[in-house]
Amino acid sequence: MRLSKTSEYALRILSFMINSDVEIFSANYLIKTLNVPDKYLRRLMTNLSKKGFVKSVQGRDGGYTFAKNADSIYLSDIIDAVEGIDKYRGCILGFSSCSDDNPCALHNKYASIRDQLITFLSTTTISELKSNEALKF
Amino acid sequence: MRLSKTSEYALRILSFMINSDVEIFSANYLIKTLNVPDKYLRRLMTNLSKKGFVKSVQGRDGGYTFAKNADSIYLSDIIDAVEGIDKYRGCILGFSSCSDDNPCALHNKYASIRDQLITFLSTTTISELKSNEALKF
DNA sequence: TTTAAATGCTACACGCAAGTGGTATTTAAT
DNA sequence: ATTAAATACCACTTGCGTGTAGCATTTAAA
Repeated sequence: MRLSKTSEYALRILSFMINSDVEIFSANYLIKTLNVPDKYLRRLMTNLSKKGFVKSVQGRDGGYTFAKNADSIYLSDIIDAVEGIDKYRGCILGFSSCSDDNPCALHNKYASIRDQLITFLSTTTISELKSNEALKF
Repeated sequence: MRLSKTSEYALRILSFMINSDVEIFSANYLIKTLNVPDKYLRRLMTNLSKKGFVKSVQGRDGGYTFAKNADSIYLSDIIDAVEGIDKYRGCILGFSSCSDDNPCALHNKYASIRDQLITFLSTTTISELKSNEALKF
């Protein structure tokens, strides 16, 4: 799997936010803490806010908070919003006709692993990322 | 998951070759059969030949054959030769310090799936790709 | 109302994977 | 020797994910 850098950033940020009891997170704070490039993070958060995952507060003392309950946000939702998740569903050899009924030579072993990943991503919520461990970069 | 296009091509080609009893495969034949761009396939096969996986025969009636027994070529060998495989080993959130001892919030569930993939790729050989199914593109 | 601290937007730059074009080289058949 | 069928090489182009720069806008506090 190898998520895109952007998905990686997004999940890193949201996982950090859910593990911190700060009420609002400024871009600068996230940038410094999580090692994400300045303008890139801002653009990403603006996108996530347009998609309804976070809420952005403009102006002085502004920043980002969750827009909805983190236990209703699945990892796959974020990945799909940020880079699209369908590409993770395809045949490892790129055969468009490959399926359970018409498997390529790698399908049987590969599909099971791939499906575990998809299932993991689409059943795990952001709030399940609460952890005792302090993640520092 | 989500190999590079180049790895995908490489595995597609080798898996086709092992499933066919042709003695030598011309670039043109592979290109037409497997839907890989002309010059791109040639360059790829030249690389695989320099790495010792296939043998290229120049001149009239030339083409490509396996340079060594396909049961000594692991999928991970090809992927590593073509795009490098280390990137598939990293933390899903990009934390370089993430490990079993110092896990990120996703590590425990993710690492197991990722390791299954790595294990699959590094224990499966090209000759195991022999299949009854005719793979056509 | 001015200032400072924040996000939003648009356009551009960079790097690398993917793909293309043209020519050179090799080799078997005639 | 000549020709035709094949691979090899080199440089260029394209597309896209990633990253950067500058200015505009919003808003709370003084």
